[in-house]
Amino acid sequence: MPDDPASRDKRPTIADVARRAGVAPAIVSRALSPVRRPVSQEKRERVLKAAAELGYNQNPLARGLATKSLDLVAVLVNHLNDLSDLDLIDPLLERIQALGKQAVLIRVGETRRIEDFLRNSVAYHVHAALVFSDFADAQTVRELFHSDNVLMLNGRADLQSARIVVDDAAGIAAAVERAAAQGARRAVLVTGRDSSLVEQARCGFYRNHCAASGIVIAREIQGDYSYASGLKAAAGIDPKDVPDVVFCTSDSMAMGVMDGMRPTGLRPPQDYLLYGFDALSRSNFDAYDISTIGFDKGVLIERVALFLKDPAGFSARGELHEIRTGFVPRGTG
Amino acid sequence: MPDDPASRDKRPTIADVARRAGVAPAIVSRALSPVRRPVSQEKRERVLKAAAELGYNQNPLARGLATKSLDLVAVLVNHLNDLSDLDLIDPLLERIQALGKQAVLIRVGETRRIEDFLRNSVAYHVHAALVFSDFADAQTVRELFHSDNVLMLNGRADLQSARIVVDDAAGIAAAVERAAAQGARRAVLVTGRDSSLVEQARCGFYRNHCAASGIVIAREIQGDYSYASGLKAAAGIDPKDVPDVVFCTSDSMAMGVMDGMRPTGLRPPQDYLLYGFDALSRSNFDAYDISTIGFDKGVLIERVALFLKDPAGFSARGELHEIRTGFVPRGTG
DNA sequence: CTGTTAGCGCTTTCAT
DNA sequence: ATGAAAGCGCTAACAG
Repeated sequence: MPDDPASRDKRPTIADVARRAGVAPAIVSRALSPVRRPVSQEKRERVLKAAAELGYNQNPLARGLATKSLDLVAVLVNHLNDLSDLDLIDPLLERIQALGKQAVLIRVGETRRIEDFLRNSVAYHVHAALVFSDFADAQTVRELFHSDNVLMLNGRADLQSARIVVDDAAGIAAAVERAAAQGARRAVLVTGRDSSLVEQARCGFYRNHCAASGIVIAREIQGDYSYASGLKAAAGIDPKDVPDVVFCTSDSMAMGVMDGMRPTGLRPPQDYLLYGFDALSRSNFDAYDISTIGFDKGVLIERVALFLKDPAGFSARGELHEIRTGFVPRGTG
Repeated sequence: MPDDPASRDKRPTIADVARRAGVAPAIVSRALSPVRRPVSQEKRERVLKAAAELGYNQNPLARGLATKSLDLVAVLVNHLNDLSDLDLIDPLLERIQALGKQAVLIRVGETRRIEDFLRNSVAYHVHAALVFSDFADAQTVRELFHSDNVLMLNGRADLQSARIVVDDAAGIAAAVERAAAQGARRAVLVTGRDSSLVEQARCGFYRNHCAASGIVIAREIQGDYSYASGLKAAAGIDPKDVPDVVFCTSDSMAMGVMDGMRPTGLRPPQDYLLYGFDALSRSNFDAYDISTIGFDKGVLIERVALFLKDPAGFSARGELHEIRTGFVPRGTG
């Protein structure tokens, strides 16, 4: 008593649809293709109807095997433990999904064996890779993904790689000027891990602009971007010798500094100016009302979307894809 | 002048390795298989050597097509905008990767068309799906992923689905008792979105245990788990008529309540008891020192790992996989 | 425009 | 233990 062959226990394939619509499998493939391929209007309709009736869905693995690509976007981050990570990653995921793609989130962490990990993984065949983590340079990443569809957002792009460059200098210049205009002369700079190129560049900008504005950086305290490290930094500041201004390279650290200074009775902006970095937009941060440096995350995400829609054209058009940071004045300076 | 056929521009395939090792492709497949398959020691070595020399890597798509599975784990969340999300997702990602798998993070958000989105995606073929989002019940998710390897962590499991149940009751009972023991009689309950089954259950526990302990819930204020909504809740509390205790169903809201009450000069635990929920472990939160309810995230993650290693055996062994919350006493009550 | 024919790279019978 | 061969489901190339 043979069952309908197509309904055994497996999902319908393109062959089932073809049979039902009375056309060749290739016609089905064309009719269902997202890009316009030559199919007569009549057959297209028959195919669509049959597919709907059968509840047909494409098998992305088979398609991927045939076309050597997958609707998967690899997102490489160091980790996910900061408010600023959320601030960016959550809307980014949403945008990627809106493009009909899915994100494989790869947490590079401290591991140096990430390359071995990636080598046998599907990530190897992704449509594109977005590299936020500074774990590798452009060349390595291209080899790793065997693809040129790599967007470098970590400051380690080379000449042939697509990249979005965030110009931290503009925002830092504005913040330093602002502090100088309010009479600041002595500063403390609270930094993150200095293994990051981006961070090194930021610190350089602070040093240069401070020097140019007549502000002495009396002390640099190294943190790790976290609230806790901001707290610790505050503990390292002598209440009897408070600097005019504290620059932090993350908003979380600025929050920590602010809370850490509170017991001394010192408050920004009266007793010292306080500037964060990241321009966190989430409600978790709004309450702190700390002046900050940053760029519009939405702009960055739209650029990324542009890249995902046409990776090859992204760089080809010769645009620079630079995003400028700005100073975001809030309550602390 | 023919090029070495295997080095054109494509990566070596199993056929290349077979040729070089002087064996059949099937032997290569077996020799490289993670599970032990019959291959003579001698050929196995030849294959391994050839593979290494060629820098051979498996094509996961081809393997997936043949075996109908993929080393990909779908992680379904509502969104990623809370500290408590980070607290769980970051170490979870790390653990999944340690298992040699990769995580496709699917942000369900508010969208109701997520099912259409998933239907043609690779997520359809994942090794397993971890469902944190309460967007769908077990049956729907099984159909969506065409797989029984679904782990429900959203309280919507049915009899045949694998699940990890977090017993919120124990922790809530302990917290309420603690408040009662300190003489609390009137409470305010600050809740999250009540569309979630988990949240509804939590609120029920608070009500029951309060009733049992002689605590009247004078008021319930609905928030959305965020810091901001905690702030707003605090604004809704009359400083002249402060409750003995404020229970919040998230730590972020408790932070908000605490900060929101600060201007009135009222401080926990002297002026009111304050209890959060989630037992955030990150440094962002430690500074707040708010008593809270929660469980050890590490325990949950190890359970998930257990599931990923053997999805079928997970439920089969008849274990309950319940994780108990506890009360975490800190500074506010 | 349409259908047939080859693969994509791997795993898996099934003889040997 | 081994190898030949048949797929997995789809797309691309090529004739018609």
